[in-house]
Amino acid sequence: MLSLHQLRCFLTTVEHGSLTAAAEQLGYAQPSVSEQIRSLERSLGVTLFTRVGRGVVPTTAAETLRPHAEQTLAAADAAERAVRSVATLETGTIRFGAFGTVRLYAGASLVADVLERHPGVRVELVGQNSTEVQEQLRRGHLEAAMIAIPQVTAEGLTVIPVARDELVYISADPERLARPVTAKALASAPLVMAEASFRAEDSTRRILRRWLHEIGISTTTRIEVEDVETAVELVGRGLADSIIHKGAARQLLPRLAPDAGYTSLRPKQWDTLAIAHRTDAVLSPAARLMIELATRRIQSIAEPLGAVP
Amino acid sequence: MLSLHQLRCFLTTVEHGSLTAAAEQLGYAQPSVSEQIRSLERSLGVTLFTRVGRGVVPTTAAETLRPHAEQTLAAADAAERAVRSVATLETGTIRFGAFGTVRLYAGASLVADVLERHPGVRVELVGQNSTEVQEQLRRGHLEAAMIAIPQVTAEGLTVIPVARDELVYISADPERLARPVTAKALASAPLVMAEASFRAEDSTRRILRRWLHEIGISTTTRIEVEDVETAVELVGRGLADSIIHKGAARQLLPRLAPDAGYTSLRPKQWDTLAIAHRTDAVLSPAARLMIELATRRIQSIAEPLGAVP
DNA sequence: AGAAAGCATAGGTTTCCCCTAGGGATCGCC
DNA sequence: GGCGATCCCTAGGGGAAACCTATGCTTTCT
Repeated sequence: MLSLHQLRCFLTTVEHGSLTAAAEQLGYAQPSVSEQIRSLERSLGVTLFTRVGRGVVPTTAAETLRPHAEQTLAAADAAERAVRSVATLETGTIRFGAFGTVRLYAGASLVADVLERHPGVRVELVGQNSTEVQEQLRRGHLEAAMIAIPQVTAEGLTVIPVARDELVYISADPERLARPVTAKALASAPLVMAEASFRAEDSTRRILRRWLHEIGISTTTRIEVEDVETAVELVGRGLADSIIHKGAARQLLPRLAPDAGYTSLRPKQWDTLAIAHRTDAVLSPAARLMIELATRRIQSIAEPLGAVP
Repeated sequence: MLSLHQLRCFLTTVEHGSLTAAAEQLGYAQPSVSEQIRSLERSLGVTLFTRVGRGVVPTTAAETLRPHAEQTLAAADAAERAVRSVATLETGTIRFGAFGTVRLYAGASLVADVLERHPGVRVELVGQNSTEVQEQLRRGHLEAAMIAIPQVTAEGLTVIPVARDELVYISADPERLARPVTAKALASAPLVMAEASFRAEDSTRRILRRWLHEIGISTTTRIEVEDVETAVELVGRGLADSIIHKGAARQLLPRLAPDAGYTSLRPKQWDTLAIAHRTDAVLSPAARLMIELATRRIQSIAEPLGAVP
C-alpha cells in the first residue's frame, strides 16, 4: 500500500541522489530509507533506482513518479496547514461585539451554537456598552460586531446590513396598546429610553427624533438608562413606556415585564441591524463563523435584508 | 505523522456518516477505523467528529479537511497510475543508446516503430559520441545500447551479438571500386576514418589494423573525424576514401555522396553489431522493447547472428 | 593498494495496525 | 417506561512493519 512516508523517502533520495544523504536528511538510518524505497518499488511493481557502484540513479519511472509524489506531499501538507489554521480557532478565543438590543439575539443560544461546533473554543461576547465596542472595533481589538445601524457610519468601518427590525411601543397600560401608536400619542407618553446603538448616534432615537420632528413635536424622554433590560423593567412597573426593537420585546417582556405588552407605531418604523468591521480588516475564520451564526439567528427573528457577506 | 491511510478512513467516515459503515466499506473492524480517526485527530490537534449519542457528526475542522484529503488521495492515486502506465509502456520515456554506424540503423524509422506501437511514450536516442554512451551505460543512466562490438568487452557490461555487417571500401573514384580492395591496395589509399565504436576500442579500426598487420603493412589514415556522415561527405568530394559498414554505405552514399560507390574488401572483413547492458541490470519493458525492435531492424539489413535475448 | 563512501543484509527491539470481546449511551418501538 | 438494536468506546493480544546497530561487499578516490 502506497504511503506518504514512502513518497517522502523517495523524493528526498531523488533530490540528494543518495540513500545515505536522504537518511541523514530525514533523520533515519540508511537501511530504513533503503527499505522504504524497496517497499515502494515493490508496491508499484517498478524499479525506481538502479543501484550502480556506489550511489543510485533514478530510472525513467522515478522521473515519472517524481512530480506526482511532489504534488501528493504538497496536498497533504496543505491539508495539514488548513486544518491547523482551523485548530487555532478550535482552541483560541472568539471575540465578538454585540451590544444594545442586538445582544439579545446574539446571546446565550448563539454562544451555545458556537460551542457545539467548536467544542474547544472560548467565546467572549463584548458589549457592556457601546463606547467600549466602538473603541475596540476601531483599535482592532474586536474584529467585528453586530450593531443597530447608525445613521452616519463611523469612519473606517464597513457596515453590512443584514436585517431590519420593527420598533414597537411597549407599555404596562393595556389601553395604550389598544391601537398603533401615532406620533401624536407618543408625544404625550412618559418614555424611558435605553441606549441601543452608538452613544452619539443612537439609531433608535435618531429615527424617533426625525419622525416626531416631521410633525413638529419634540421628544419627551422621561428616563435615560444604559441597558434595555432596565428600561423594560421600568415599563413593567408602569413607571414609563418605551420604544424598543420588536425582537427585544418578544424576548424580554415575558421575562422582565409579564404584565406589559407591545404594539406597532403608526406608521411603522424600522431599525436596521448590521455587521460592522474595520474596512481594511481581513476577517478570520472565527469572525466569519461568528458573523454567519449571528446573522442566521437575527434573520430568523427579524426580517432578512440583503445577503450574508 | 499524517498518513494516506488515515485520510482514507476519514473520508470514508465522512461520506458514510458512521464509523461502522466506513469500517464495513473499507473491510476493517470498527475499532480500527476509530483508532485511525483518533490518531488523525491527535496528529492534527483537532477534533474531527463530535461523538453524539449513536453516530458521529463532522466538525467544521472536518469540513475544512475534506477537500484537501480528497485532493491528496487523488494525487496519490494519480501517482500510482502514472507509474503503472510507465510499467506497461503506455507512457514514459524510453532512453536508449545507439552511436556510431549503428545509429543509422536505429534511427528515425526505429523511433517511428516504437511510437506506432506505444503512442504515449517519449523516445530518447542517446548517441552524440561513444564516450557519452559508454559513460552513461556504466553509470546506469542508460539501460542498454546498440554498439559495434569492441574486441575487448568493457568490464561490467554484458554484450550480446545480434548481427554482423560487412566492412566496405567507399570511394568517389570508379577505378578504385572496379574490384575488391586488397590490403595492399588499401595501404596506398588516402583514408578518412570515423569513430564507429568505443573511442579507445574502435572495432572497425581494430579489425583493419589486425588485417593489415598480418601482411606487414601499417595503416595510413589521412583524416580523422567524429561521425560517419562527415567521412562520407569527404569521400564524396574525392578528398579521401574510407571504410565503413555496408549498411551505412547503402544508407549514406546516395544522400551524401551520390557520385561515390562501394566495394568489398578482399578477403571480406566483418564487424559485429551487439546489444550491451550492465551485467547486473534487470531490463525494463521499455528497454526490452527497444532492444527487440532495434535487433529486428538491424537483422533485416545485416546478417543475423545468434538469437535475440 | 589502501582508505573512504555507499548500499545491502542480518538480527533484534519497538511501534503500529488490526483483530475479538465486552461495556455504555442513545434511539426507536412496543 | 422498559427493551432491544445500534453505534461508539475500551481492553488486550497477535502479527506485521518500521527502525536501529553491526557488518560485509563493491566502487571510487588518492
